[in-house]
Amino acid sequence: MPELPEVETIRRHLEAVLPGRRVTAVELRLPKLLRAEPGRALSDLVGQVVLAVGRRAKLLLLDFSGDQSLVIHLKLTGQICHQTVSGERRCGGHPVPAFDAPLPHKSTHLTVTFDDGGTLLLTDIRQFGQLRLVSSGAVPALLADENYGPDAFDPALTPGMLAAQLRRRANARLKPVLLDQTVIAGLGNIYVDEALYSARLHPLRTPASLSADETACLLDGIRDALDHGLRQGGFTIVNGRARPLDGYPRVHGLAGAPCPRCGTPVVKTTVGGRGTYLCPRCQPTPA
DNA sequence: AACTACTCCTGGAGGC
DNA sequence: TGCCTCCAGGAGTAGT
Repeated sequence: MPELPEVETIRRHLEAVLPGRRVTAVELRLPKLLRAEPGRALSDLVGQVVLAVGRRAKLLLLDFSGDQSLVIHLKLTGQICHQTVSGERRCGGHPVPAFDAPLPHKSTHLTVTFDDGGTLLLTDIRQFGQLRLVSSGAVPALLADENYGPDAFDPALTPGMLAAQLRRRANARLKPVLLDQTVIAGLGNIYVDEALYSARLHPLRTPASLSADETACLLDGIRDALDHGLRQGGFTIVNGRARPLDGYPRVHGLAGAPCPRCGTPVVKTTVGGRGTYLCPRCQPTPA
């Protein structure tokens, strides 16, 4: 499930290879994924040059010459691969199909070809992903409409800022609040579970109940989870089951496994309709 | 304000 | 082996 680290990982790959490249062909095989501004078509990208590869929250932002921007949301199962003419491939996002599987896959919905023979492929098994084609000048307004909170990866985010954001939903349950992109942008189900575990906070705690120290621990936990995710190029979770690498993730997708801190079996429960993993000893249920 | 349920969709896993 | 059901979840929306 692509969250901030998965999107940031692929953004860094693309930033290294795409700027300066000219589009020679675009093929969209699943038209419903695209929402284009009136009068715009993906074919408008042909002949344009990639100017920049950005990210806001879980959105990947591709800026092209000719006042064109492609905004991509990978949702649950989106995957982006860049393949060079010699077949070298870098992938990010959902790990199904496998990153080394033959491409295009039957669920590869978008292929963009560049003047060096490289291709950018968007594959999405569940077809929830979204592509938006807008004028570059419209991107700030598009992002403003989303009303995103501070980026979870922003080093300038302080415990005080996080506390202020959390207070906007002071009496709601902590986990759904952290999943709310207008509170803090970029977290999804996996990283919220990991951050709460790290901070020893039960997902049913409320923001109002958090001490300043607990909020600071939560921010540390968010950063710790994101850092490990980035270092691994994203956590590999397939059908809710984790494949831990170097001990991460520590609880998400690991029901029954021993808590890395105390050995108590990790418990799976549901919070706000989301599968939720926690250590019942390290993260005591609120009264 | 907060919460639940439903929607989009496919494929992997488990039961029998 | 194979059919069936359940489940995964980002995010929007509708209803309580």
